[in-house]
Formats: sequence, C-alpha cells, structure tokens
Amino acid sequence: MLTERQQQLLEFLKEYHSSNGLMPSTREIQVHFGFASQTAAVSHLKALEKKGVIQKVPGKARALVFPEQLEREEILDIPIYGQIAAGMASETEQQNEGCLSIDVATLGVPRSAKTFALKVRGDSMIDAHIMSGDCVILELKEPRRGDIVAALIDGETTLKRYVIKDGMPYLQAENELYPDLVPVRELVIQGVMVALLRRGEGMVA
Amino acid sequence: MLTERQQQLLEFLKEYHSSNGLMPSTREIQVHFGFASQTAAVSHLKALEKKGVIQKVPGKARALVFPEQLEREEILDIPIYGQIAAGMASETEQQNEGCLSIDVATLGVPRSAKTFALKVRGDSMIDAHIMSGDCVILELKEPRRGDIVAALIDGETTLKRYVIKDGMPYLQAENELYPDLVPVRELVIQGVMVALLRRGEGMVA
DNA sequence: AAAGAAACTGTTCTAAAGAACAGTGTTCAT
DNA sequence: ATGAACACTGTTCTTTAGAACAGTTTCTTT
Repeated sequence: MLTERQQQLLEFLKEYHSSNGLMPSTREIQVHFGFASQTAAVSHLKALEKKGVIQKVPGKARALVFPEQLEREEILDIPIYGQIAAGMASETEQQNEGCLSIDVATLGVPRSAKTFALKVRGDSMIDAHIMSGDCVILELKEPRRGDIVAALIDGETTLKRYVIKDGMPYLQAENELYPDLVPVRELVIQGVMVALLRRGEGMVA
Repeated sequence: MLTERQQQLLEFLKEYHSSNGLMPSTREIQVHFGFASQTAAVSHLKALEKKGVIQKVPGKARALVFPEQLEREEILDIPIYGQIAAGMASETEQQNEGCLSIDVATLGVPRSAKTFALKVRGDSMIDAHIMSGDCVILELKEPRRGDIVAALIDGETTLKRYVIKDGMPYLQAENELYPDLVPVRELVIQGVMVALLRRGEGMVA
C-alpha cells in the first residue's frame, strides 16, 4: 500500500515522535532526508494523509497525528513496587522496579484510580490461578468481601483473599497447604486486585 | 505541590492532548482560560516546567511534553479478535472486539511483532492457570515445544499446549477431563501465547 | 512592613512553520 | 505514446507561535 519512500517517511515520523514527544516540522523532515526543497516533505505528508496513515490539522504547527493514537484510551503508567509474597508473609520492598503501561479501558479502572503493581512470589494463591511470577495490578480502594487484596499484617505484605466471617475480616490463602491468617491485629489493606498480567516467553506451568 | 490554577492548566493540557493528539499553543491556552494576554499562559507554563510536570523544547512550536510520556516504551495496540474455546474446539469469530494497549517492554515482545488477543472460554487450560474470561495475547511466530498456542484444527480454533512426541506435533489440554488432540490433519498454528491479562472487578475464582 | 510568589495585563519583535504555485525528471500501466 | 502517480527542485507569501520586557494586583510568609 505504501511506497518504499513513504514507508521511510512514516518510520521517521514514528521515531521522531517517540523520542521527542512531538512531530517534526516539514523543514526538519527536509533536513533529515537531505531534500533541497521543503515541498518534498510536504507532498510526502499529503500522500501519507491520503492513504490514511496520518492525519493533518491544517494551519497548526507540527500538527500530525497517528489515527490509532487518537482512538486509544488514556494510558496509565503503573509503577511496579517490587515483590509480594503469596506464601508466607514477607516484606514488600517499596522500591520502584520499572513500569507497566496499559490503557484505562483495558484495566476497567477509573482514570483517576491510584494503582500500582506487585510481582507475586510463592504459590499460596494457586487455587485462584495466580502463579508465582505473575504481576498483580492493585487499586487503592476499600475491599469488598471476596476480593483478593494485598494486605499489610504486622509489618509484612501478603496477597490473600479478603473474607468476612462473623463480622471479623480475615485473610484466606487459596491453597490448602497454607493456613488462613485469622486473628489479625493492625490489618492494613494496601490495595485491591483489579487485574493480573502474566508475561514472558516460557509460559510453562 | 501545584497551585489550583496550575492544576487547571495541566488538566487542560492533558485533555487537549488526548483529544487532539498534540499540544495547544500558548494563544490557545489564552483563549481557553479567557486571558487578556498571551503572557499569562506563558508564565504558567514556565511554572509548570519549573515544577517538573512538563518539559518545553525552546524555539519549537507546541513543543510541550509530559515527562512520563518520554520514558514510556512504545505502545502496542493489540486487537481482540473474539473468543476462543479452551474446551471443545469451536469457531473463532474474526471480528474485532475492541483493543488493548500495552507497552512493548511489559509484554516482552519485539516492536515489530504481529500480535493479537483472544478471550478464553472454557476451562481446558485450567491446570496451566488460564481461566475462562482471561485474555490471552498471542504472537504470530513458530511455536516451540511446550508453548501454549492457538491452533486451527479442521476449521476450528482452540487454545492448547503444543507438544511433540515421536516427531509428531499434537495438542494437549491442561485438564485431565479433556482428551488430547492427537492425530491432527491440517494443523495450523495461529499464534503463540506470550502474555495473559485477567481483568475485571470480581476477581473471584 | 517588607519580600516574594502567584496571577495576571499590554505591547512588540522575530523566528518557526504551513501553504501555494510553477516547474523537472522518472517509472509504469493502459 | 500518453497520462498518471511518484519523487522531487526552487521560490514566495503569510500565518502561527514563541520570546522578551515592562508593568499591576493580590495574596502569603517571614
């Protein structure tokens, strides 16, 4: 559909945009390709627009947009705070271990939601099909009964199911081999699980 | 950290950017807030830059960037093609049922990878901890033994583990209740699972 | 009471950048 | 062989948009 030269143009636009956060001007395109005339860049952009791969806003500077980008929902940048034990209680390092960007619609959380992610270690939630190595995305909100939560119990964080029995909240592992954490002093819910992301090449059980 | 007015400015920048795909000029900001002078917008932007929430590129038009956006990896838009049976073989509707945007680093796939997503129905992969309702992200590439794949067998698509025994590839369900799909004529691998996304409010097992 | 930030007005200058028009030389399908 | 798309050159015009400077006013904070 695109000619070779047009492909090169598009590639340059994408590269420039992702490294600078804005679109190049026609004269910058001209310089990059070594055109003697600015018009060469202009007519290439016209061709790309006619083929629908970019959209131009007339009159405005650097006003090129990729159509996909417009349709896309807002992207949330979710910080990964470290590991969390889904087995025995353990410390959660509060260090940022990178980021995870997903659009809000996919997650199904409100735009304003405070979210963070933790990497699961251990197999105590295996019966809820949460594996060691999975990344759980948590939202800072009040838990409802049955929610899976990250909780701070006596200074340590674990991933467990939040259950209420006889008016008393307690945490339940989803693995018969692990005991419930029943009588809880200072139970602090750090987040409620809203999504889970499993990644990697070897998707081996 | 930000004053109320600065918060309003930032909000406008984000809103304008996400609906137009580019940043407003100082004069557009002026008009939006009803300033009598363009300088009002300029000084607000300077304040925002000093506080680190935006970055300006001097001399260039509409050259405002959100720092998070620059650090972010490139976003992949993955189309969701419909449902896939992880139980009995069934037809895969080739219709597009929305989109899913994740950055390439999170997925761990190359930038150029051809990817798509399918929603799982059925529980034949439950022992691999893939639940009904999960969204599997597949890449178009050659499967290796042990990979979980979406395969087209005799006109129908299923999610199964790709195994090779005695030189013969076959598909294995990860649930004892389901039979292996052993002797396969016209086995077409549609994609290899590279990630899994589970979402939604009720993360109930 | 003084100092400073914050939130503006009003004006001017200039560079950046889009747009338009008239061409030239290919290649390629009808 | 002829028109049409493609890939350019060269020039000019105008608008867009950033930048700079000199003020005013209203709050806080010390």
